Amino acid sequence: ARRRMFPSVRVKVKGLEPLQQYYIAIDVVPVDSKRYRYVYHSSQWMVAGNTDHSCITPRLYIHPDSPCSGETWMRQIISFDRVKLTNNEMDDKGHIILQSMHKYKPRVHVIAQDSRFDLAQIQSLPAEGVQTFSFQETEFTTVTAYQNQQITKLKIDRNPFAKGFRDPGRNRGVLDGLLDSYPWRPPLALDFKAFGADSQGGSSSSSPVASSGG
Amino acid sequence: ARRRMFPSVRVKVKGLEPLQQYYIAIDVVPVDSKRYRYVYHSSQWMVAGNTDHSCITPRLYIHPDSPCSGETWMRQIISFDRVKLTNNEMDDKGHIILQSMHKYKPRVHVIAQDSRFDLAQIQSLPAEGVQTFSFQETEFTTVTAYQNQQITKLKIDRNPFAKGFRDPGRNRGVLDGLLDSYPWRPPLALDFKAFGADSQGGSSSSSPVASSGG
DNA sequence: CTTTTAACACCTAGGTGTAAAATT
DNA sequence: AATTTTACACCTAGGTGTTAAAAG
Repeated sequence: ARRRMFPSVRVKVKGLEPLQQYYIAIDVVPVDSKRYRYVYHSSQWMVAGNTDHSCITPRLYIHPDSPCSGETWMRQIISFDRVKLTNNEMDDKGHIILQSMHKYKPRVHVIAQDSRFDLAQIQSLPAEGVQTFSFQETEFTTVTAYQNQQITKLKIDRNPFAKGFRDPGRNRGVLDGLLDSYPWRPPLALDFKAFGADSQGGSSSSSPVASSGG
Repeated sequence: ARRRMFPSVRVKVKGLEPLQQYYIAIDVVPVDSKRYRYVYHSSQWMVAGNTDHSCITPRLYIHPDSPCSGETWMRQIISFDRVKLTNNEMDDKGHIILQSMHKYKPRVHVIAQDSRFDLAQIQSLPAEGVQTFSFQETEFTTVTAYQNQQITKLKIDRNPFAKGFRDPGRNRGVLDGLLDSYPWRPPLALDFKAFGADSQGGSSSSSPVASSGG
């Protein structure tokens, strides 16, 4: 079981050295060590147990345009729409491994290319020359089956591959407007297959090098 | 106009250092400075003019598995089935640029990763640490429309994307057997779209590091 | 009972040779 | 007349939510 992340993480980056080469990568880290279950009648996620994430090193997905000059990175919206998530802990395809029914948050890493290290095939983050950004509003809960019908509706309306399930006469989902507002994304609805949306929109730092949305 | 190369170049490699990292790349170089035309009644290509290739540096297609350890490269057949050819000299997608109605030969380069150079985005070959191999039997003539019906038949029978044109009752093409014989490939039938097959099968050196076929 | 898996119809995305049209 | 371009039907390859079955 492996699915793309949708909606995908998209960022803009500022303040890079135009001629310096950078790798840009994404990983996904646990928000806490809790397991969750969705309570339908109250439409929210409740703590349902504990998990130990401490011995797991998250996998890194390197943006396929890497390496690339700062100038080029800053000129475009950087989209991670090919990232794949899996719940298979034995995965050998390099996909990002997550546990279902847990909360996660994506992180974006800007890595200056440094001739001292071989960054051609990064498996783990270098000790220096890395700037990491994450955004509260991209937090999400993983599931293998949708718990929240609004999320299902958003996916069907927004994901081109789900076009076959669209109802032409239906109104847009209640969360759809959030996808249009700049710069904030909706509470991200991601997972192997889909997932709940219990997170709250957050605020960014005053002058980040990376900003979400676009 | 851009098409994949078909049949694709496939090689096996021996004699690498198991733990050393290598890039493997392909490019396509002119066989001569002649322009050709196909004479139908004699079923062969004839010289039809001259061309100056001397100021053109061929583009390099880096195998998507690069960089990779010698051990891993030697364990698999290395296939360049995603290489794309174009006749558009203004191409900005990095595809290999060729002129129609000319003879070409693919070259395979094995490039040892060297921390002294930044090989992460190779645009041209390094001065040292490169071994280059080419095979007489992979020579081909570029066209924009098929000149030889046997080539058309081979493509339809062998290329999965041309399945819609297959005639289930028809015998296999006369060139098909060559695709099955090891280690030699048929006179390669490539081009933007397809092309003639006037080349002769050749012999390999006694103990090459790379061998064609598979 | 909750959660996961697998087969499925329905899509997007893109690689074929064909044949007619356009170009040279 | 020779060569190239374009629109096309037909295919491969793979990303959707759905649903029923399986697993826990």
